[in-house]
Parts: sequence; structure tokens; C-alpha cells
Amino acid sequence: MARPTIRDVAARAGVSLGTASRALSGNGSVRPATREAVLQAAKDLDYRVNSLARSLRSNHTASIGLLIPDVRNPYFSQLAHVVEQSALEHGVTTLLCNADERPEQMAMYVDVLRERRVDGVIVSPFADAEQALAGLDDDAIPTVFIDRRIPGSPTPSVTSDTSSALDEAIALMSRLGHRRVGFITGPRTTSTGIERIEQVATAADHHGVEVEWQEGDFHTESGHRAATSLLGSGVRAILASDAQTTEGALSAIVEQGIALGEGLHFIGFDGTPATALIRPSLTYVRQQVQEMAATAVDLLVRLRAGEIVTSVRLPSTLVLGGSARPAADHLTEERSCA
Amino acid sequence: MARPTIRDVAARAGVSLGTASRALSGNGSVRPATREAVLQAAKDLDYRVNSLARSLRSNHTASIGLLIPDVRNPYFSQLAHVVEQSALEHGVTTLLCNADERPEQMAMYVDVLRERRVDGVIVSPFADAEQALAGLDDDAIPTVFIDRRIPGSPTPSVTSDTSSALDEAIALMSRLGHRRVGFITGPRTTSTGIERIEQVATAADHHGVEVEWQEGDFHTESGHRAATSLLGSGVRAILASDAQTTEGALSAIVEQGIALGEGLHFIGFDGTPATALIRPSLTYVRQQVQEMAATAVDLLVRLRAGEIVTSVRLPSTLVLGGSARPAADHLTEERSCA
DNA sequence: TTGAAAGCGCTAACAA
DNA sequence: TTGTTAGCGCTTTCAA
Repeated sequence: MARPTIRDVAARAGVSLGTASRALSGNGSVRPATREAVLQAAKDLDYRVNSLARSLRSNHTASIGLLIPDVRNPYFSQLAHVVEQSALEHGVTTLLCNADERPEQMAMYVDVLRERRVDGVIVSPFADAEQALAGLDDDAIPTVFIDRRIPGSPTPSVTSDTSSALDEAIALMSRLGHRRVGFITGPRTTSTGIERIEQVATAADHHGVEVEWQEGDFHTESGHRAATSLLGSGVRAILASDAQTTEGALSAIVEQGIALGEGLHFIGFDGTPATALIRPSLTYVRQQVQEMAATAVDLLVRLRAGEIVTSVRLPSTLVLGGSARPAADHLTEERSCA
Repeated sequence: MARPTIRDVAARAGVSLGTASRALSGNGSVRPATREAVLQAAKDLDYRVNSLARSLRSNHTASIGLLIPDVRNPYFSQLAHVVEQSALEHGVTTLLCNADERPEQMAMYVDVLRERRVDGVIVSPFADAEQALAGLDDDAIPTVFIDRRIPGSPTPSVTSDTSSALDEAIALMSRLGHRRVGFITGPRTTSTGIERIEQVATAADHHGVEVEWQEGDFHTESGHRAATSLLGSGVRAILASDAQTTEGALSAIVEQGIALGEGLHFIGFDGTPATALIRPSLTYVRQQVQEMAATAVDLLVRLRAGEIVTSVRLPSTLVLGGSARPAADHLTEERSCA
């Protein structure tokens, strides 16, 4: 037999279509014995529900969309993994969509998600994303922002608050004797890019430090370029603004054979696998990626249930490694070479 | 108005339901003027097809499933990205599923993919996956193996042939004067794990080298553990079997402060972002990940079209870096410290 | 608790 | 080329 339908199951169990549906979906009451019979018949036939038909009728798909800039970015691939697993715990599958930081591709995916009638969307937006995202609103698809948000938007968001960690970072650089600190920025097209620029500016003011701004775009290449330029102009204290610029900056530093923590103090963002290969170890801003992802799913589920939810802001911390460490801790420092 | 349906579009364009459907889906002939009118009406109404209804009726979903061990593995996240983009070029969306190397989770996802009636599946299998995957066969869902395969299975696969690269690697170690080479294996539950063990064994025989086998499981932790153990027993030539064990082994080497390329020769697998931070640069086996992913999508599309396809095996190469380089090239070597 | 019947939005025959 | 109609497989009223 071709794929058995619920009709076949009902027939085999000797009940009506409706009863079989109630037993299988768990909605509506069924006498235990009847339910058993239906379940057994389904098993005998190796029946599998057609989610297309179910969703068409019931008006929900048990699926959400996750719209991120790029899975290959280790920060987002971790995010994607936790979102997927958290959603699974709610019986919901995730449609992963890579916008590639391109508004057109984001718009295209928004269309796909609308057509597929997903129950909700978790998105990490960027400039010009607002218009692309408007379609979700038109269809009243619950949406949650993750990592980044659109200022002024009523959409609830789960983001991390990096202000105190960045203040600590600048304070540390100041304490290490630096009057000039290089900062590799993120793009002004993202909320995180803008925020971190402002936070660093404020902290620098506060600690009497001058910032050497270097434009970056959250890609490794720009991190590499910016770090090279900063090193060329004699800066000996560098801060990166995300995981990828951190990797890029480190590769430039490593290339030039500069001793981290001695000739140069460096503070990165997010502890990715790559940064584990650095000696001395990396001082970096740690964001709560896992919590962020799990919280976003939770918010979306509650939004879908009709609850009113508010945005969540998770604190981040400065993790001390050898690449920039307060003098007092210097004894514990170990260096592999140089 | 709530979501407009194709009825609304037809009414506005002054045509019948069927005509509107033909104009919108592109199947069947429609007079150009009529088509224009329908498209205009659809645009006016901001109509979006309900893919659930379309798929239910037409019996295809324009979606495929991608079943991989873990997106966080940089090797697979790259694979996932290319698969997604290649599929998009065919107008097909990708459902990304992380099996987490667990048969139950793979079985669960196979169920999900069956219920969602995907048009095809690309999967990177492991031991005990065969039974979980049987469900795809029951539903006659076209399947292609990627990176790994199940020996003896009729399912077409796209894999890389690492034999000559690994032979070169062993030859290089031999030429560098090593009689003993440590090899961090992959799990015997994967075809790649088994193959690489055999290929290394053959090459070692061939070049008169003895292999110090260290069990690994394609995770960073095991790479770290294995490398530590090998270094402890005095081995000074190490080979890893995949991207993750490479990262793990490197972190162990870096931790111990051992000078790569001098006190120790190391050859890794796959050039991930992390390995770009290593000095001297890494000697590694490069697989054609992008081609692999694109080819798998192509195979699946052709399979779906009823073509008979055959498995593809892509050659891989040994990329020379400073971590293990033939003596002749030694002049070009640059070291950052030590 | 169960059955009968309607219909979700669309495509694909079939006729005209 | 177009309109009409049946029906994909399921859930969900409504009665019984």
C-alpha cells in the first residue's frame, strides 16, 4: 500500500475518521480502549501523519523560522544549535535561514516563511531589515529579535548588555598604562555595532582613555585589516567588537609575530574554538549565547500562547586571560614561547 | 482582510479559480494579458500562496532535509551553508537537522522529514543510522549521502577520497625522518573514520612507518586527549583525522608550548578559521567541501527528476604549511616565536 | 464518547 | 485558453 492515511487507520481500528483523528492528535476525548486500538492500528500500518494536511486544517505548523546573518559564523552557529534544540523540546522544528547580511535575501526568506506558514520567527536583524520584516507583521506572525534589534521597534528582543563588560575592558587597558586604545568597530547597520561603539566611547571618557577607531563589519577580513592598521600606527592596546573581528585581528597579530600580553594587550569577543588556540589565553567579553537562544524560544512560545512578553537583556562578563591581564594576576601567567 | 486566498485574487482579476492558479504557479497556459491581470491582482492584495495547500495537492514541497551530525562543527556548518545556497538556486528550501551523532535523534528527524513530506534528503550517516534511515526508503524519498556513507548501501553518495592525500602525508612524515607516527583516529562508526584508518595503515606499510594509534571520535576533546597522550609517549609526528580532532590536538600542542614544525611535525584536516591562527601555518588535508555540497544537491535534484545517478568521489589534496614541510622548502619557513 | 459532514487553500483533470 | 469540479488528508464543528 502507498502511504497509509488516517482513513486506513480508522478502518483498521474499526472506528470513524474523527475518532481516529482525536486519538492520534490527542485533542478531544477518546475512550482509553478505543485510543489503544487506534494507536495499535497506526503502528501496524506504520502510519505517519501528513503534517501538510494537518497544518492546512488546524492553522498551525509546529515550526518556527530562524533568520540569521550566517551559520558559518561560530557565534551564530552556536545560537542556531541551541535554538533548534530548545524548539525541539517544545515539539517545534526550526527552519534555518541565512540572510547573508543581505536585505534581499532576508526579504526572500521572509516570503518563504510566510508561505510555509511558520508559527513564529526569531530574527537577528540589520539595517533595512525593517521593511523586509514588515511582511511578518502583515501576517501577524509572532516575532522575537535575538542578539540584535531594531531601535524603536515594538518587537520583543533578547540581547546581551555589554556595557559593563566593555567598561571593565577599557578600565583594564587604562590600568595597564594605555592612554590610547584601538577599537575595531562593528557596522553601524546593526544595533550591536552601534551600541558597542557608544559603550566604548562612554567608558573611554570615563577612564580618560583615547580611542583609535577602526571601522569593521563583523567579518574576519575587516578584523585583520583593522588590526594591521592599528599595529602600524603604534597602538598597543586593541579591542575587537565580535567573534569574527576577534579571529581576524588575532590572525594579523599572529602573522606579525607580536607577543600577546607583553608587547600588545588584546581583548576579544566571545570564546570561539579558534581562540582556544591562542597563547597566552584570550581576555574576552563573554556573552550568554545559550541563555539568549533558549530565552528567545521561550519568549516566542509564550507570545504564541497569547501572553504579553517583555524584552530580555542578559549581562555579559569580562573573562580574563593572558592577552590582557591586571598586573596582580601576573604571577599565574604562563607563556608558551618568545 | 485576513490573508487573501487565491479565490480573492481570481475574483479581483475577474477570472476563475483555475486560471488564477495557472497564472500564479506557471503551470498550464494562460493568455499573457490574463496572466498580467492575475499577477497585478495578487500584488494589489499582497497575496502569498499557501504552500501547505499547494503541497498537499501537488504532492511536492520544494524542500529538502539536511541531516548532519552537528552545525557547530565548522566543517559541517560550511557544508550546510553551501547546501542551503545551492538548493535555493533550484528554488528549494532546506530543513537543517542536527542528529548530534545520536541515532535516536536521527530517527526522530527522519520522522519529522517524512511528516513534512520533503522532496529529498541529504544525510551524513553513522553506524546504526541505517535503521533510522529505512523510513525514507519506505516513503520512497530520494536520498543522497554526503561526506560519509553506509558501505554496501545502494544510496548514491558524494564523498572525498583522502587516500592519496593521506599517503602523501605519511610519505612526508617518513621523509622528515620519522619511524613512528601518531594517528588520532575517527570513530569506527563512520565510513570516514574507518577509511582513514585503513588508508593510513596502507600508507604506513608502504613507507615503512610504524603507526601509534590513538582512538578519537571526531570531537575536540578526544583530539586534545589523544595528542596529550601521544606527546607523553614521545611521538614527534602526529596526524589528525578531521577538523575537530585537529583543533583539539592543536590546543594540546599549544598548551604544552611545543614548537610546531621543529620539535613536532603535525598534519591536520580541513582548513578551518581556527587553524588560521596557528604559527607556523598548518599542513593539512584539504577536502573539497563546497563542491561536495553543491554536487549533493545536484545529485538529489536529478534523482528527483527520475535520472539514474552514480556516486561521486572528490579528490583531496595535501596543503603544505610550516607544521610539517619537506626540507627543500625550509628556506621559505617563517616562525613567529621560539 | 463517537460519527457524520464540512471545509482548510490549493492543483489537476476534464469540458467547453 | 478558460471555467468547473473533485479532492489532497486532515481537524473540527455539530448531533446523536
